[in-house]
Amino acid sequence: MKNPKHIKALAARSAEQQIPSDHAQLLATKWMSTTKLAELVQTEGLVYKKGKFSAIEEQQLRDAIDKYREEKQVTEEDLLDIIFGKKSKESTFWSDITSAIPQRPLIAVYHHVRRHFHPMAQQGKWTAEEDALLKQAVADLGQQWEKVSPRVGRMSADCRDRYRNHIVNRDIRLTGGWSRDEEERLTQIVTEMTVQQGKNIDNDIFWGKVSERMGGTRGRQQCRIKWTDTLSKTVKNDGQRPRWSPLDAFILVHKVDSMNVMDDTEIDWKTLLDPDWNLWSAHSLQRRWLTMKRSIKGYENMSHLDIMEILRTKKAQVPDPLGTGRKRKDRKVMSSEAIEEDPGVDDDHIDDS
DNA sequence: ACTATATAGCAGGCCGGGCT
DNA sequence: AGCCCGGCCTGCTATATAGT
Repeated sequence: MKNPKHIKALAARSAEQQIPSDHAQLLATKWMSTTKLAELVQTEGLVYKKGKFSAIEEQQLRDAIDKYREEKQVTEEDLLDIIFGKKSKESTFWSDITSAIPQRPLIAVYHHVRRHFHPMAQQGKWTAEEDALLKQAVADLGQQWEKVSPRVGRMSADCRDRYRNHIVNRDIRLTGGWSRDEEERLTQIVTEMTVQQGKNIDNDIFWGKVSERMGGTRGRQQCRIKWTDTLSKTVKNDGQRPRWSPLDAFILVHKVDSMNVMDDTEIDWKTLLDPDWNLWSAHSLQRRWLTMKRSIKGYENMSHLDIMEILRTKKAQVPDPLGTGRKRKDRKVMSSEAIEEDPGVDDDHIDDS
């Protein structure tokens, strides 16, 4: 409903191109658990898509649902019955709509649609009253989210998230800036839990545990964001905070370009990470991309390709990599100085045949 | 020095996957 | 089907920086 026209066009085009195959058939018709899927990946090289649904996929889903409703003459209420009721198993609804989205397993589409079409979905900010209702409901019922949900008027999953992220430890939770001491403790805890145990400092962190070890005064998300946005960069840069440079922007544009996607919601930002350019987290790169994109006038109605085209020319020059022209005398170390020559051309990415 | 713009830092809603 | 978990994504605001 809210997608711009160019997304709709892409969704339609991609639907036409779809090639039926054994695997596609399998994904769209069999209710396979994640374990089963993993097994098939091993045994017969099944490929399937994970992660957030892209704008194109969501459009394909909406189109498929509209088509189903039209063909079967299904009313609004009937549709909700099909999605949430018991008779869903008899209809071909789930298989039909899954077929419209290449490489997504049935179960993933099922979960996605059930969340999106839920009558209590996406209500925005929680009020103090809702928080109180939630707290009381959990006190009465325990963490049985399906029973808690109707008492609060929010989806079970949302109640659970709100509870664990904001209700638990609320009385001791700190907000606002981190003290020097907190920062050091967090760094200490993270390094202890990862490198000192031979694990990856960027991937193998259990934030719930970290929060616990911070004494519950900072939540798991606070810890995670603090680490990925600030502390990890500083640690990797020998204690100095790196600065985003024009060269970094240049590299980012070319990396995004090399992904060869039709829309930026298709990008898995983790795959942009590069050992030679490792100061920036996937999260910060994505945010950089967003701000770059928004700096273009009228970007809302432009396709990804149009935006790429403009950014490519705008950032075409490697802008004075050593920053000799800069005024500040004690210039902080630039994040990407490690990269010597020809940083943007970057033909070492995944070769697309 | 004054103002416009960019960025850092943070909060929190929202999501998908895996297990039972 | 329900539960738990790790993580993604975006908006807001105070502050820093660039432009005049």
